[in-house]
Amino acid sequence: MKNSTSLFFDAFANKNRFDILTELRKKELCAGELQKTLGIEQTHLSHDLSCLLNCKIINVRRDGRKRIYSINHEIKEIVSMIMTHVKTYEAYLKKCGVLGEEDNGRI
Amino acid sequence: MKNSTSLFFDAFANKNRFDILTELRKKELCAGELQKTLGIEQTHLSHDLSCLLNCKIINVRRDGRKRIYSINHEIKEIVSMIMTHVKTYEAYLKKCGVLGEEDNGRI
DNA sequence: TCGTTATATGAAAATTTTATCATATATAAA
DNA sequence: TTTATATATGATAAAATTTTCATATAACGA
Repeated sequence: MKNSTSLFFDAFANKNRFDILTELRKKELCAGELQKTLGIEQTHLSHDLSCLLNCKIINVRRDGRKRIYSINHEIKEIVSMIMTHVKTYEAYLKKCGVLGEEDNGRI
Repeated sequence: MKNSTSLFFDAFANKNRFDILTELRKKELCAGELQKTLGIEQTHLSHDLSCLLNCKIINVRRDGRKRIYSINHEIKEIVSMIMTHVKTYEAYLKKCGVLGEEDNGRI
């Protein structure tokens, strides 16, 4: 069993989930709006939203038949801090060769 | 291609790599000492160390035929902050059901 | 130089995660 | 009370990651 800190990072380590958070950092949105903005398939988005929700990284409230998602305030601060930090290491991260597809530098 | 922030989280989202960081947060260690402490197979550990090294999450220096690894200072602070935060959400993270194996609560 | 210790590398097997598909539920409007 | 819209769920297919295996390199001491 993974430890809870690894699980926490897992939630962010996924491009779609991180993209969701990037949008929700700007403003709260319903699933349909997120789908349009991010171009993710509906059921896939729904799975990722429920993951973020389970982990209390985002919150949800009802509005008619829509569900409005918003980011957890504390998380928002942590993510901001990390995003600033990552800028320094961006080039290294993209060339790691262990994580994800390696960036070969081509355009 | 993943964005660099996802890659950064990937580096931490792995149990072995996170365990390595947990040890290095206490004190610098060579590969052999890490292997003994964590019980990870040698080549596997070596792969994970090179990942963390590529991402500049840890540093290395030579001492004879040993290589001494230490954690990057800024990273150490970020990790501390997150570990504190995660404690609050621990129970939710372990029951997420999307991340890793689900914790069914049994003993 | 030769053997031994310490660590790294590359490829493949094993396992996990992510993405998709079919279908379900819940709410509102007609 | 039927239909349409919005979103969720569970199972499997597809893809990516982690682990292992075989082997390589590098430094030290005899």
